[in-house]
Amino acid sequence: MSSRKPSEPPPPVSAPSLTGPVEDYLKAIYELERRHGAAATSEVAGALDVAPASVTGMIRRLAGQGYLTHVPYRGVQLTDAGRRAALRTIRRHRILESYLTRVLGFPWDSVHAEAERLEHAASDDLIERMAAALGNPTSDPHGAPIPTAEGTVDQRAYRRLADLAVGERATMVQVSDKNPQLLRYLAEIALQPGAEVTLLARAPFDGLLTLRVGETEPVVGSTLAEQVLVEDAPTVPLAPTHRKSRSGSR
Amino acid sequence: MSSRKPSEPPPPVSAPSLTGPVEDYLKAIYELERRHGAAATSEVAGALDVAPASVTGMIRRLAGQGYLTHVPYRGVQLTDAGRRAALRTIRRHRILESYLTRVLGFPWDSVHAEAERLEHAASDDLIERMAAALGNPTSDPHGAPIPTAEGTVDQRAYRRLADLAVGERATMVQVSDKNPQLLRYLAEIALQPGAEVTLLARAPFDGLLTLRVGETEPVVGSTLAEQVLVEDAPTVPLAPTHRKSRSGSR
DNA sequence: ATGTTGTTTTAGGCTCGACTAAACTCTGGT
DNA sequence: ACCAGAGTTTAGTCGAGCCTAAAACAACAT
Repeated sequence: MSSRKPSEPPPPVSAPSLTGPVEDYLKAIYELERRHGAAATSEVAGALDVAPASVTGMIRRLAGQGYLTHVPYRGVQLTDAGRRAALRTIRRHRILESYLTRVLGFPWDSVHAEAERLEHAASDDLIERMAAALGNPTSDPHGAPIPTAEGTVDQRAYRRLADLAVGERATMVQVSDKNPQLLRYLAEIALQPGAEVTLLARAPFDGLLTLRVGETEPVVGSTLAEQVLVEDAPTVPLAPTHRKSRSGSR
Repeated sequence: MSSRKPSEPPPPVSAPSLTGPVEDYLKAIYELERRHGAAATSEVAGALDVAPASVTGMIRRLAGQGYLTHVPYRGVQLTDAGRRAALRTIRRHRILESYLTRVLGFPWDSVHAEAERLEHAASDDLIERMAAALGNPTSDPHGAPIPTAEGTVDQRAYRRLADLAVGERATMVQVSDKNPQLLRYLAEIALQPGAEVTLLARAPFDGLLTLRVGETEPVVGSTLAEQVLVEDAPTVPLAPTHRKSRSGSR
């Protein structure tokens, strides 16, 4: 299908569809860049489960195609084109995750892997139809913001559950979609986006936290508490929330 | 994600997931085999829009992996394993087409291309959830039978619209999903699976056929009429219709 | 029986995306 | 100010899938 005769070299600029691996690189670099300013070769390698040398090679190609700039030994940064491509893939991924959970009933811990494959195969048309069927959601089942088709994202930074003060109450907003075990456990203790959570106590050692989530009082470890992001609970407890619809539904 | 360290050679037998191209080859060979007994190299090449030499190479690999048998210069035949794999891919394709049209509102002429890409990326779980959401359909939007998950298919052979006798009435059952223009035109004249069609007249030259479909009487060419498959209309007719000429069948 | 024609296979190459091993560069600690 | 270790890049390979050009073969007509 996508066979190009070798007579025509790399399509000059009008390369609308990237390969799966390229989309994965751009996505990973985007996320790393957001965290610590720039993405190191080994970080990308770690994120994609690939040898560092492979990353160097791919980076050279992507730099040549104008998706990023690379200062040898110094790391990599996306260009506008690169960022746009990354956000497009992230949008696809998150809309797919939303659709799979909300329409097709997938458990929230298994959609990441599925979306990871589909995001490279789905057409824009399909993605937008899914988004429309969902009422154009602004966040995915794990609370991650969905970039718009125009490439803008909600960039708010949230506090970690681990950083709450004892006695403080907050609303769970987000957690990484990458760890199925963690997600299954969170579902078990009902700690999902939109849930109210109060930090009841902090054990003196090992960072164990006692929470209150609904009726239960689960005890969780620090790795979990560092992964879960929260925002201040609405000051007026049960008043109509004028927050953007955080999809706590299901 | 699916990176295998080279230390482990080709996974011996437990290769559950084939590559996209391999699935395409098996699917194409299956369809060709169904038509004329065996698939010739050049036929496969034509179906996949690939050079014949490429087919020879791929065929050698697939024969080595036990998906087909190849008698040089004589063509190729699927083994049971090959047929199973082909039917699995065809099932995915047709369920995807069904879901895309019936749930997401895609026009029936555009689902083929979309399904062609998604069929290689969707998990069995996703496919079966879609099938369930559709009530486990037995045919796709173009009337093609959907293989079961166990690998059985409805193998009925139908007559072509082109072969109806003048005056004969039939039910449209199936048309290839591969030609968007044809499909758009068929939708325009309401000639879709389930539609009742009567052959009113056959022009002496060029094979032009005058049909009755619902209220309209479209005139269609022979290429169209050869692509559309029909079955005998239910014997209980509606009302006394003006069926004058009882022309001899052929 | 032989030659012509069309199909198929072989031979040799190419790109993409990955690998290992070895060389290089940066940086932090003494 | 230097040097060891961590991180990065280069060099050389590999497999999957594709290509073109040329050789091999089948089959049919003469």
